[in-house]
Amino acid sequence: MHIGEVATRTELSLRSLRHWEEVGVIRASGRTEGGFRVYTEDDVEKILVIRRMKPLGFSLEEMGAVMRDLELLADPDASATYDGARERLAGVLTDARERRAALERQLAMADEFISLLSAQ
Amino acid sequence: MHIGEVATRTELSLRSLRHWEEVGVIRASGRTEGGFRVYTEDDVEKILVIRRMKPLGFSLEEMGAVMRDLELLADPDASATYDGARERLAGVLTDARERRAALERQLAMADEFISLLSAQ
DNA sequence: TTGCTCCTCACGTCACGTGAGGTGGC
DNA sequence: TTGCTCCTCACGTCACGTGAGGTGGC
Repeated sequence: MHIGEVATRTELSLRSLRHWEEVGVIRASGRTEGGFRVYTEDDVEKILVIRRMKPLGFSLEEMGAVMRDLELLADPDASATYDGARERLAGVLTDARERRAALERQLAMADEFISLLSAQ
Repeated sequence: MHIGEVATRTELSLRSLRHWEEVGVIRASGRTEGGFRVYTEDDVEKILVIRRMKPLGFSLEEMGAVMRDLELLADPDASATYDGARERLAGVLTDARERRAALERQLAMADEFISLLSAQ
């Protein structure tokens, strides 16, 4: 499928999808003769993984590294780098849990603001 | 008190406090002869209001407008502008509730990422 | 007096938004 | 063939981070 459909399905802007490709987070797995990006269902799945990771505040570079490690684990002929990937992902998971706690604190602060504003 | 103590108490960077002043969100109510910013307890309270509002993703300009409206309502000799302030704040509250819902959806997405990563 | 805190530039960064000008796809 | 979608620059924006070079406060 083309980039417009991906944007609609993932609720991301065309610019974000292109920017993510520019900085190496995810790319369309193909191109048409005319240069149009062509995405597969698998590409969309990967984009949705990034989208879920985004609220945790990781940088695009960090998310790109995670995607590469996830692809390594999914790849049947990965060998030496395999263990490194597993370790790095374990670290990311720990980090993600801390960030999740921070996000929850932010939600609590937002609630404080809302009740403060409700009281005029 | 000086900016360093405010930064510690509010968990904000010196740069953020100065930047917020630059763009008109909140300023230190005084300065020493030598030019040091002097903050009161009331200043700190206002800064904490902004800090609670931040997770909702409002721009500094929007947060500045909210602060000015809140100050209007707190001011005993406000007159003509008073009603406008009340209406604007009601709009902000509606907006804030929508943003809170979006923030909660982000937390849910983060949870999906975490469980996805937990499963390797 | 020492050193720690604070000051103002001013450039850098991150993740895109937003045209401009042009062309591919059904 | 029309128009809608997509393409690549490339500059702009937002909210700060990060020195540089200098000075105030107890």
